[in-house]
Amino acid sequence: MRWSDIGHSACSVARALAIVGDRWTLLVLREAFFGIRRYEDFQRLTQASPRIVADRLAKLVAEGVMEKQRYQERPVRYEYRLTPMGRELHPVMVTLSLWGQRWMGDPARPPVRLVHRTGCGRPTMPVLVCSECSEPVTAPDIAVEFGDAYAEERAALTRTPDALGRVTPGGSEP
Amino acid sequence: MRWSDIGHSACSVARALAIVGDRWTLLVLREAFFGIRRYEDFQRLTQASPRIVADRLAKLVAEGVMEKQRYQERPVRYEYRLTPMGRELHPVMVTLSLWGQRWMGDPARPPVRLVHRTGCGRPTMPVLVCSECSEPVTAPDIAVEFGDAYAEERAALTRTPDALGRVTPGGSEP
DNA sequence: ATGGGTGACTTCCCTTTCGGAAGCGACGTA
DNA sequence: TACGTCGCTTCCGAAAGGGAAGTCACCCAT
Repeated sequence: MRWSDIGHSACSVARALAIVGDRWTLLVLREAFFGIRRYEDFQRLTQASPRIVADRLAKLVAEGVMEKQRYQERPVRYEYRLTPMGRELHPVMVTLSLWGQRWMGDPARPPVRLVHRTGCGRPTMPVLVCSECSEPVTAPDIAVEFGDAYAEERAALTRTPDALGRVTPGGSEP
Repeated sequence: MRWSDIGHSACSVARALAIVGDRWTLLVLREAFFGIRRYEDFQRLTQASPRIVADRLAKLVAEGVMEKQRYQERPVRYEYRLTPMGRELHPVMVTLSLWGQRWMGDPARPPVRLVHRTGCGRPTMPVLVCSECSEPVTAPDIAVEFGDAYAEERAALTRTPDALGRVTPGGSEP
């Protein structure tokens, strides 16, 4: 199983991971959310090698998560910005960061503090709530129901490696 | 910069990524949230090779995200369950999944549907809200303030590669 | 006009890690 | 005794990663 294949899975987690499921990619995105836009700064602040940074930025642009814009003509210089698609990764970064602070950090000295700038103005630790009733939700509160396509894909995953292949090409329910 | 070093960063995102920032690891966790507990099922449903599954499960156990329990004595068999630390990754998985569905899926046929089982009972698409005022938050609503340690770490990241090294050993502000 | 600096990458080379196939060992069942 | 199941481990070739250096286009100061 290769990662190029996994992007074709029906699973939205798998598809998301095919794009952003890479450490360097996520560090680049972290910097993007901090407001970083220029290649040099991504490279410096992530401490990734130039190769990695160029590669990850190019992939993010290709996938539509970031866009490359000229910010100056002479000499030609570029900057990378989050697209709307990229900006909507914010909840992922926030929840990941909060998890890291909760379980791996010294609570007395958090590395970052989030402030609800446009709202109540207070330091905040955002919480996931139900879109329908606005109650906080945790793992046991939520039941997962598989859609038809994904249920089929999972059912096809028996011990025979070809089973998955037979589902993907056709893709329709008779 | 190697990944074993990045776990020592002050950044909570980096520390979190040092543990879960790997595609296979995240697929394993996806299955764990689906209720999968046994090695064989992780292997079958993620389509990862046995080596990868064994390795990732062992790492997750070592980090305290999952725990290995005997579920049967004769023959000895084990199962892997999420610890509280692991269960708190739920918001990360949910937001990642919703992002994947929003930007990569066919909205008419979502692979999974989340139902607010213990609450309103309706299909839900959880939303991040401010812990203080309960208003939904998106990227531009939130300002990020760096803590002292992390601000120092970032400031030390100049072009000279040794700069970071000089901060880490001391670690205190005079 | 020349030397240095900046920004955004590429190239090269070597080491580490990954992924797939196959094998193993303890046990249970027929 | 043979066969199947489960949970891994071993082996090896392929791919990715890291570091250092180089490139290219331009600007600026001397």
